[in-house]
Amino acid sequence: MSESLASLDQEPFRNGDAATPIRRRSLHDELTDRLRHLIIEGELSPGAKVPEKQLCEYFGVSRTPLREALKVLASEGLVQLRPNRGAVVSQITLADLEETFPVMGALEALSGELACARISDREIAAIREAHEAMVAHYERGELAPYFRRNQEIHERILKAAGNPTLTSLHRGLTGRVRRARYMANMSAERWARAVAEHEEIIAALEARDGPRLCRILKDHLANKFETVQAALLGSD
Amino acid sequence: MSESLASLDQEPFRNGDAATPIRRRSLHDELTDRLRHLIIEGELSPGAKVPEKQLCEYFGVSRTPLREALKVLASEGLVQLRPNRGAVVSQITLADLEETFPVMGALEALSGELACARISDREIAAIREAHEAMVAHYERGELAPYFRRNQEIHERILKAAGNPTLTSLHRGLTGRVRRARYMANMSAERWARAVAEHEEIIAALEARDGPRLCRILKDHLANKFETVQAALLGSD
DNA sequence: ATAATGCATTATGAATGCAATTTGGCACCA
DNA sequence: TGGTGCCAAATTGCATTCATAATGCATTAT
Repeated sequence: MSESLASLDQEPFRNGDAATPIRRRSLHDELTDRLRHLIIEGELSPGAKVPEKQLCEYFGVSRTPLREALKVLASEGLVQLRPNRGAVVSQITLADLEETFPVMGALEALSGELACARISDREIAAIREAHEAMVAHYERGELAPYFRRNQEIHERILKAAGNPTLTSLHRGLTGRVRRARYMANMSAERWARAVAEHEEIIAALEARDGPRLCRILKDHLANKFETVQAALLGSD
Repeated sequence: MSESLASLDQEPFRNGDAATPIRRRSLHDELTDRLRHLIIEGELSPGAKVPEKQLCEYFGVSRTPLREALKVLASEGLVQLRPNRGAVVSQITLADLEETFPVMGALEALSGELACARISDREIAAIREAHEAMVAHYERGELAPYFRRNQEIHERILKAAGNPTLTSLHRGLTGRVRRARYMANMSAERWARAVAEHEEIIAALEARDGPRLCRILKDHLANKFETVQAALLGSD
């Protein structure tokens, strides 16, 4: 058996790129993603009806794949299906947030713990970099970029945890909650506190202190909820 | 205005039963449940193809609602959809379990913590009762009833936590792993340990010691995973 | 004028039809 | 013997169609 044939047994192509499976997506899959974005990004406002016909025209598809996508989104909790009366974008109530945040807290706490055990120095450095960029945005009072960096840090920790199930559940909850863009009116005091907590997060991560990061993240999410609550009640 | 008409203003019917709203379920919803059960209970074995046509005949429905149900089950992770090649019941690997159990542990830990803060004496008593029944089954070596009671206890704690989001995520994970009916060959030693841990769970619950119950449940799940792993590796 | 009723319109749920893709089998060839 | 190409059958993805329920509007009765 020749050298080249031997290599074929293991790996059909030398060129890694060409070996990438051709990604063919079905319509319903694509539609699910598009619709999810429309909802999460608020293009379809909460409580609004989701008229099948209009969406079909908008996307240029028939109702079948669209309806399949709606079923999936309903199972994710992004829309509600009312039998014979169509779908509505589900509204998020304070009560919903109140039950979602502890769960996200538990998931993030776990992500921190797992991440500490597996994360590379390189990835820690990347997170610190994002952290410092975030702090810079904080100092300049740039909310949107701050928010993005914040998000990035949590996502990187989640990724470092190396647990797709965990990531997927977290992503689902984030999607449900993100539509409430509450952070907009975060008080100076709460903002400062959030940044301070992030300092601690980085410190625990660099020390690879799983239990500590676990605790910090859980508290961090609890505080986040209080911030949101205060903002929604308009009393902060 | 006569007596009967006056009552109509408030409540159209005297007969409470007849006034019950008619529950109408759509086909896809019903199908989703049925299929989910078929999969979780192992009637459709992992790795098996799910031929649309046969299932349609079996359920006596057309392909449209069935396909909608499959999309939902795919988003729950119970089946995998391969474009143009149909659905297969997803197989659970040891690696899957390895990543699922910590997440379930985090969720159960949270459920314990929340439950301690909200649970009624009455519900604690019910759980203790289930616990004692479970211990009785353990002493008689009755595995299946033991397993059921075990399940019941965890479900009751989850319910006592009063967090539907948490319950729903947990249920999803349970569904994915339940198919591996590994407990069958649990060693005497591990079984004893599990029972001992349950004693601690009840104690913490009765003391309403949230943090402690949190810790116990997390460890309990970690041990459960080790048991499963040992069973799957056939080395225990 | 108001409220209730019946009808027409519209939207939704499910079934069917059709094109595209995959699968399995068979012949053919190296 | 093993690999390749081709064709038929089966399966899948999506569009279309049909049936049923909901909605809006005009009409009617009070």
